[in-house]
Amino acid sequence: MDKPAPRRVTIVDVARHAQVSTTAVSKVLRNAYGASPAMRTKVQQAIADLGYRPSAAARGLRGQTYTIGVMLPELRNLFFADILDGITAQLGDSDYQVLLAPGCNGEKAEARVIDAMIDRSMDGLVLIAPVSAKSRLNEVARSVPTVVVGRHGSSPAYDSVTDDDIAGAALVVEHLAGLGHRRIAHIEHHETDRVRLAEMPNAQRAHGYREAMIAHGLEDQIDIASTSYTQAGGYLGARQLLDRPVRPTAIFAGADVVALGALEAIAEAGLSVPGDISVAGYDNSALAAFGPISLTSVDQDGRQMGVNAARLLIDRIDQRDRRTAQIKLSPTLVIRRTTAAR
Amino acid sequence: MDKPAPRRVTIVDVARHAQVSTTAVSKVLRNAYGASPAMRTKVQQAIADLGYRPSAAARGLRGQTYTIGVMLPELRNLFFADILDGITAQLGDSDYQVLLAPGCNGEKAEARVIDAMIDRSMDGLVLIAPVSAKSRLNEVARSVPTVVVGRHGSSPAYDSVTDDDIAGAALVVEHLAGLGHRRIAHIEHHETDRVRLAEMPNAQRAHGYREAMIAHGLEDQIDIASTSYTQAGGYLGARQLLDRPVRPTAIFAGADVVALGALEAIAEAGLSVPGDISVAGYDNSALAAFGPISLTSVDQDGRQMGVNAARLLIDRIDQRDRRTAQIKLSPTLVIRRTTAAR
DNA sequence: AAACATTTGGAAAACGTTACCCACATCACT
DNA sequence: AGTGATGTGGGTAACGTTTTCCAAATGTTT
Repeated sequence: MDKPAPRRVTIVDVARHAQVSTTAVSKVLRNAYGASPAMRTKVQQAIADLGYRPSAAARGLRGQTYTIGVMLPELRNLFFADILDGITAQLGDSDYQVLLAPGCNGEKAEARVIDAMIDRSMDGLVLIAPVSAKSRLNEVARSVPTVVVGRHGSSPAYDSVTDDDIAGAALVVEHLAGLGHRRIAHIEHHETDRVRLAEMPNAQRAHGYREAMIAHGLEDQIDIASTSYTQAGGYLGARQLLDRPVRPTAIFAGADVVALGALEAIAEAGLSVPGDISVAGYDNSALAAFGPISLTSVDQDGRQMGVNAARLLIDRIDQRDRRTAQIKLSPTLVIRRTTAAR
Repeated sequence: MDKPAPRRVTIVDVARHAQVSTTAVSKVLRNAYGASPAMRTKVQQAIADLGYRPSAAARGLRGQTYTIGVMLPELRNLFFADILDGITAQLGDSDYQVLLAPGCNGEKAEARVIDAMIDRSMDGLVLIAPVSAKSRLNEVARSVPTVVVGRHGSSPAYDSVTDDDIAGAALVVEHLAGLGHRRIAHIEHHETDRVRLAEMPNAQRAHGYREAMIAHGLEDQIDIASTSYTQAGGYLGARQLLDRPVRPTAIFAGADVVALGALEAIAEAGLSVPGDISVAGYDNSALAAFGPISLTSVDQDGRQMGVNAARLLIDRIDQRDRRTAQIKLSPTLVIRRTTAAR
């Protein structure tokens, strides 16, 4: 009863059953040129009869593995999950299977995972918010079709999909300024690395904040607390800002979790939101939408980003030497109950 | 400058560089018997010199791929993320790489993903809360080492790791009864399938609820709203319960999201928690721990479940025909602010 | 010194596909 | 009929490993 699993059926079995050559079967499998309709149906019948499934390992040795690897820094981040949804939706009915590595935080884990994916002959890679050195990314992209999501800057080797973080920051400042706020502060994720300073979304948001403040004639009101994109970072940043001689009337947190920490600090200081201070976040995560919190936040269409990434990747797999493209999507502002006129 | 990526270095290159046979290199790679220490160091040096990395595709054709596949129904579920953490922590410093398929909800998607993993010659599979027919699971487990997580019942083919949902439900009932509650209602996930009724955690929780009520002499107070494990399901279930001639004084929701929906309905009805009604959830998700919510909930140590699953899997890969094991972990109750004496 | 066991290293055959050719048949046009 | 283009099918050599032998060298026991 507990039979030891029969040998897997191979292309040879199919060929024999259909009375054709293995070459013919392979052609049918790949929709390749050189197989008559009659032959196609015959082979397909045999495949169905035998329940044949191609071995990805064997395929990988010569051709494609029909596998797309996705690397993302953190599984718990819902925004990343949205991107993933977009990718899988776009690839859903293709022959490609998406596989992802569990959260790989930090350059080292990232390198390890990317190597693992290359070792497994994946046909293409989607790197979400990678922190690796740019040279490394270029190198990777040279050895396998790659799309980078959520990191600004262009490359000759990989395509990229980003959200316009500068525009997103501007949306927030504009909204708050429109409500009459002048002392609009920002909590950013501290960044030292030169390249990242230019390419990482957090840096872009801070940059966009500064530009927008200047554009609204609020240059002298620019006030940034430099902590990290975590709840603790938000708490700390807000504490710093609340201790200023003149308190800000609005805080633009670089991420929703940061805003959450800020809300905590504000409540602790006995102040009310949005009565005393308005707070806006970034990412429009489920957290922001959650009723009792109801945080004004910038929405990046993660799903759309994923869809675009998948499209670019498939394109590149088909045509490895086309020019690289950079897709930049526009964010929108979702206004909720944590921001109000002052 | 945009050089076209040099050919990958293979085992043959390493062998030549180290002046040994490819067999020797292979032996060193796998720590196999038949290689002297001197030869080991020589080969390892060559591997390092050339930056050689084995091709998983080629390996898969003969031996192992050193890849573990994880299937889980939903990426956004934080409990699943905990399990995954446990798996990767346990496998972190082994040679195995964990890859997972993005959320595969439903029997069809599940089948597709499992097939894809088998096609890719993965060395082992961890199936988290699978809904497939048991016969199918057995069949899968016969063709590749498999551990099933979060589904009760034993199999001759696969190992399983579960949390004791009956005990979890009992914890809740005991806690509430201890607070003086008698009218303790339950919101369950409606289940019709026979096998699932016995094996799925949701069914076990409802079962445990019933048993515990009886054990506390509250048999005549048993009251179950049968909806689904979603926020909407919780809302609906609570509405049903609140409409009863005699309202329950406590609601045990089968999952945290369900509790959230229930809280919504209760607030809408103008009742207070825990003043008028106590509410308890299940899973102790981040949502439950979140300050403003502070939901009493049953904690399953997902991480520990993952660790155990990974251990069992590696064991089975090493020794395919050992007896199957079932590991059952004990949940604990985390008491927060949504439950109080009546 | 003979007989046997163990260690060390390698040659060569898988593994299941795809890619690159070549052969033949058919067809259309001179 | 001859020439070339096109369609159809297959033979076979890769691809990069692991596995299964086997042989030689070395060590150990009689």
